[in-house]
Amino acid sequence: MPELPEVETIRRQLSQKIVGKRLNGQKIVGVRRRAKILIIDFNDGTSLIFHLKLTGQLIFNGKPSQHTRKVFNFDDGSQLIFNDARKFGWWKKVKETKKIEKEFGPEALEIDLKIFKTLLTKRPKAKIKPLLMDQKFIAGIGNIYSDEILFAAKVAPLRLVKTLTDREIKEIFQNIKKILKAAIRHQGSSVEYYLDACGEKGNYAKYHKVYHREKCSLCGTKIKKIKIGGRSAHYCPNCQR
DNA sequence: CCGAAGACCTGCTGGC
DNA sequence: TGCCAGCAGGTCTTCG
Repeated sequence: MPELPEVETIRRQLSQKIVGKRLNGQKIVGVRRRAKILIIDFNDGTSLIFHLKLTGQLIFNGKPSQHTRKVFNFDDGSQLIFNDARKFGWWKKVKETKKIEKEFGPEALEIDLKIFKTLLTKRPKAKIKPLLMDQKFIAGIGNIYSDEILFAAKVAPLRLVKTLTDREIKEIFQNIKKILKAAIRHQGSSVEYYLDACGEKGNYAKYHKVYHREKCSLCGTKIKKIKIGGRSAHYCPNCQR
């Protein structure tokens, strides 16, 4: 899915398109994101929340297909289509979002270096890649962007947190911001199913340096693909130490 | 407490 | 061409 840049792209687009419309009589007052969850707020204080998991799509005025799981009809005749080929995604109506918002660690784009360092010292034995993907540790980073962030920081995905130098921690921190922001600018990464709220593919996949890449763009070394905690990890064994 | 593995689903790809 | 294993961007739960 849909990691932070993809959900944020959808959020920005939907915010433009649906704020002010009514759904079942309730007026939409905002579209927010927390971690990889999209939140649509109504004027009565209730919210609709969505998790797209691996293959979910939220498309404004999209055409229903065999993968369409739900169609939301607005008062003006426009629609929001929820598609999900693998059915892992979900949506639900909630009275308040505080509880679910508290389930996650700090937002990846909001955390500062000092807090990032403090959090890392609490997890000395963790491997850096799975830790970056742990939503309770830091919210928004998934498999693609953890690979890309670690390549940019020149840190191997299996490194234990306690072995990271100050310099490496700073590089990881800076590249979390840099890469997530760049991916948002390019409307996210479309590897297979991801489409934005306009039904368009994201453009960031062509900038991937290691995810689904054969050779390192810096040194030409064959990109290694390994399993870490059941997920694929891609890295350059020469550039990343 | 931690990490690994399996479960949840469907669709696509590559190899035989 | 047909079948089948293997693989997918994410969480959860279970187990050792």
